[in-house]
Amino acid sequence: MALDKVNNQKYQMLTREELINIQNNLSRDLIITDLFAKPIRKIGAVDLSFIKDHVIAAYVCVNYENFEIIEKKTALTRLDFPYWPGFLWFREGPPIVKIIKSLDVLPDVFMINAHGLAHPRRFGCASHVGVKIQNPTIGIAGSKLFGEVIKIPRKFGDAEPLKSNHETIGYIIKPKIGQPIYVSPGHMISLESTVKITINCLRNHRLPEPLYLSHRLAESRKIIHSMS
DNA sequence: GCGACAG
DNA sequence: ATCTTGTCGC
Repeated sequence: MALDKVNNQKYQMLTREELINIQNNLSRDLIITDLFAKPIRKIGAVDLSFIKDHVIAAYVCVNYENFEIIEKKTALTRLDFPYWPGFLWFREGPPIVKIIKSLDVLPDVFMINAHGLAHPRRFGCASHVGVKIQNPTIGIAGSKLFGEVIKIPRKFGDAEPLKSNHETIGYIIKPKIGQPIYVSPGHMISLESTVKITINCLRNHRLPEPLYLSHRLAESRKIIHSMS
């Protein structure tokens, strides 16, 4: 296989089988244990908004103690791969990695708006980003992609496991507002810490605060771009 | 063939 | 994700 083309991010040239090979090969480097600095001081989040064939990546870093904003950043990137369930990395990974690599200071953990372990090959976009940048990531999604729901959490802060072959691959967590969210380890973090950190970041929105803030930043940048 | 299907 | 006004609920 032409690895040079893969590194050039010409993913659209590859077959489904080749894309799966990329995921399976890289997933051998996945680490599902806590490898981040404790106690956590800074937590960052990346979310995207879309304008036709371009994507705005927004990064927000907050103080883990009081959620005060430490840093904000956005970047515009051209899209070259379609949305395809199970292959989100090939569309959203490049812009996410691009903005993270532009940072001078990294947070202790990144929150990514995607699944991590809770993926058909246990290597969702949040995990793929983590392995690529070699930093801790948590995957947080608004709906399920893969896994067996045992029970739906009903009360704020409740967490129910998401399973696959009797193994827990993520958790379903009930926020104060709205439907439950699906969380799973991205990279360099355990299931337990994934759940604990997510619940700690839940405030008065459906998404945990860092992701909520980056989502709003991405949306606000979109309005500015459409005017200029 | 049918249903499921992150953003 | 996105197209979209007023409207229901916390």
